[in-house]
Amino acid sequence: MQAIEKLADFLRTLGNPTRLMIVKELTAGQKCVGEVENILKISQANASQHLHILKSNDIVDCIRQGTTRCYFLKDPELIQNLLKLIEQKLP
Amino acid sequence: MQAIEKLADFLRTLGNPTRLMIVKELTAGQKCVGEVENILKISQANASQHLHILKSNDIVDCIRQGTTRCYFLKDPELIQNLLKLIEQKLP
DNA sequence: ACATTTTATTCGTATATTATTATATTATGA
DNA sequence: TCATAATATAATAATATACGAATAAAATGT
Repeated sequence: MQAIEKLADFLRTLGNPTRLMIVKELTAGQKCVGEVENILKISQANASQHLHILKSNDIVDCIRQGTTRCYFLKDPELIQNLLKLIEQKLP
Repeated sequence: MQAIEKLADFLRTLGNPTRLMIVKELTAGQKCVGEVENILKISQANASQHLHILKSNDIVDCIRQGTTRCYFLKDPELIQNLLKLIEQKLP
């Protein structure tokens, strides 16, 4: 795939309020699906769906821990620098 | 509007291949609609529409120059730093 | 093996996004 | 004023996305 497409995919994936909130939560450390569900007050299916999209786009990964699945940022520094950069400017 | 929504809007606006290419072109300097149209080989209407979306989201602005309209990045540094940051990481 | 807990998937529906086509607007020059 | 060039807008159709409801799958403990 073209580099520009990959870049656009990355940005579009983050360009959703729910996914952005998930990612922000994950900057504080890994969370399982149920935690994301409770913190953001979204349905279990929706949490799982968004996490799947984030995983498909290589933004998060997960490990099984017993019956739960812990999701975490694949590149926390990238995400944090990105958010810092934009948040400084936007408001 | 919530900060998170603004942030998501910003990212979603950039998260489209055509708009991303437009923005990349604009990092090299301002361009009028016809130039964008020719460089990216997209229709005039499409170029104008994408530029409108970029303008609505405060990513570009424009000035009239006779019968043409020159579009330019409102914050070139932000865009350049953003692209640099991501492109370094994204393989 | 069964029940429970946690997560994933499927499906339907509503909404959003995108590109195309056609038309309108705006400024300029003859 | 009229014609032209450049850009904007509107309407449409195709596709994508988001969410909820229901169901399935996977692992654990009894």
